[in-house]
Amino acid sequence: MPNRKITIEDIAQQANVSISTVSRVLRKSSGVAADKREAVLQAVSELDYRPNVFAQSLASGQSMTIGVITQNFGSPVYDGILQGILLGLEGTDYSSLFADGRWDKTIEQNALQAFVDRRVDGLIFVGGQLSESIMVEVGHKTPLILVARTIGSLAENCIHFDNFQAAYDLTRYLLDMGHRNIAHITAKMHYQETVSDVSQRYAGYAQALTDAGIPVDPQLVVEGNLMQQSGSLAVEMLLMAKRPFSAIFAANDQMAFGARLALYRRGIRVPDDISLVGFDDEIMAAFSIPPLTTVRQPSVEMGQAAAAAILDLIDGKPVANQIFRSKIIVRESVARLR
Amino acid sequence: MPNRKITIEDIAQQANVSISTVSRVLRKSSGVAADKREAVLQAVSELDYRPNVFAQSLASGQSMTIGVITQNFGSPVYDGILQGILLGLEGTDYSSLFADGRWDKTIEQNALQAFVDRRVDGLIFVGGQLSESIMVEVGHKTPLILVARTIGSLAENCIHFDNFQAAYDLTRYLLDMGHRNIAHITAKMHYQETVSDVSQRYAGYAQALTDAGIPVDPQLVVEGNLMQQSGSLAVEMLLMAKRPFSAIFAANDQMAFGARLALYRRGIRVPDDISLVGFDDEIMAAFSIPPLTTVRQPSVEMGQAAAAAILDLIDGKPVANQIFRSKIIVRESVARLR
DNA sequence: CTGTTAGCGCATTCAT
DNA sequence: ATGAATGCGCTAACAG
Repeated sequence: MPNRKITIEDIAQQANVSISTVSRVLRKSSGVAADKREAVLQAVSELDYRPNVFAQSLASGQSMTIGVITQNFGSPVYDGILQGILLGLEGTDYSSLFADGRWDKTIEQNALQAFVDRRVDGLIFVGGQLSESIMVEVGHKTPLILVARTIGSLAENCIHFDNFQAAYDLTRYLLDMGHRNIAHITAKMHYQETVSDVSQRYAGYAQALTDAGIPVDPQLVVEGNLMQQSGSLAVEMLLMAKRPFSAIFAANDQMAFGARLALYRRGIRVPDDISLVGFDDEIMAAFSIPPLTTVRQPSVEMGQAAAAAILDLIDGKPVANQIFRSKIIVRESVARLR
Repeated sequence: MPNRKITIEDIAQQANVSISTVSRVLRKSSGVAADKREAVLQAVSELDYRPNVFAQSLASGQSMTIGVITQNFGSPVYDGILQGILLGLEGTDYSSLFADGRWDKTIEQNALQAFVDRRVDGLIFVGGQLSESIMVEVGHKTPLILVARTIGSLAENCIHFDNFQAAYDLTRYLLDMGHRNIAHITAKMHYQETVSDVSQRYAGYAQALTDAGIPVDPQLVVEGNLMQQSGSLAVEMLLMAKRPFSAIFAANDQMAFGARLALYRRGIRVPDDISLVGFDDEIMAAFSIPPLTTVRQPSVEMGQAAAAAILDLIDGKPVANQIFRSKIIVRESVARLR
């Protein structure tokens, strides 16, 4: 354990050099004579010296921390992204500050403020609903990466998943399996300035149907709120509408699980009576009864990409918008219609 | 947005006082004349002043951050705890630094080192496997709270869930429902110096059986690794052992889900043929087919308690070991044996 | 290449 | 109660 009191000065003495030399070898900045460098390193390890981060930050203006603002801590997809960020930052000199905006604009704003006050060197937003203008302003002062959120004027700083394509493919798969009447459980999004993931999924669904010459039946599209519970309700609504359908495409796995439960309660078999697909490939998708056909968001990879990108940004390197794709994961919740 | 350059000096001028006075009102330390205090506050808001955290920390020695080291980012129970910590810290002046030890001793050690270097004012471990001696040493220099981990010599600093009692109750419930041959899926723990949650669950299970006059049948106790997959394997092993059993108690929900899938594959009905209970009450437990009987770990509450405790500790107040209890959540995965 | 010096922005004695 | 003076530990010009 570092002895609380060892400063750069102590090791300067120990190594018979000046403190600037010490600082130099530690910061790996300009060149230092090999022997002196050795002496310094030696002293550092002997005294188990640990630089004072605050002093460093105060003097340099760099905090060596990157702030991460998520929403919805506990959501599998988001947590996967966070995990990826942590992974991507491992081994670097950066630490990460976390905050949970909980989809509340005020909380998010406060978290942002706290991070700005802490002079974070970079900022990663995982989702979020701060206005575009605020984000642009922030991005102007601090390296910024947005994951799972797209803002037109910050396109290069966005890392996201191609929801449209995946939803299109998924719907296409259902069509290929012979389904014509495909219900969709979507969700209402309130984030005006953001093109939401869920609405893109709806778009992919609608496009696939259209391309197949099947008009979208508004009666077969119901709204949930992304939680399991709402998936159950959605099924009830669908059933009440008396419109025949042979498959359900839920905009996320959680709602698919909710739908599954409602069907179970009604004694409707999956996939024998109704086929079901979700979105996200949460771990449970593989262990639901029956295992759920879905599509995986490479969340960990996206998190790692975000970490790499923010590091590049801090480094002054340019970054490019990254769009992740994925393939359908076929499991047993879909039956072929004869 | 704070103008990058406003220091305490600027507002001192603006308010016609010295910087020490400004510092005083900001730090709410010693008394300041009401009018001067007003003037300062006025200037602060007019200039939108934001104190430099590094300078504060450097001068005061306090970092106003608390470090959180978790394992297994993404696990519902742990994430719940993290969420609780974030919640409990909200509104305070503390921010939280996160790191994921991933159950790897080296990574955990590094994370700890990074936090110590950053002079965190408090440390919260969520799980972890650093040796007791290290933990004690750390606790000696920094306020420390352990969640979901118990260390004898740091008993007061531990916040945990009464796994034994819950497992006992759960087993008792199965017994009350008429089950006599109850299998248990546990997990092997390698953390020598820690009394693991899972082994306590096993102990509760064993004790309940013993109290009911039923000897524990080693053939009915199999080991998994807490992941879903291993729950499936466990069932296969159980089935192979040819020992009759009417119920399965999995040490966590994830393994219960895995078990459920294996049973499904075998065409064994739940609860008609076999009853099943899990542990943790993950969200999915309520939406599995059929909904799973389990017991909830109040993880968010534990996280909040941890946050409150660490703040008290920093404040110099004593804290007491907190043990959380919980009740069985009865759902449909258990049938009464006639 | 290396030592000296001046801050970084603020908390805190110390006098007043 | 309040102002002036020190220093926290380090980085970054600045001279040699």
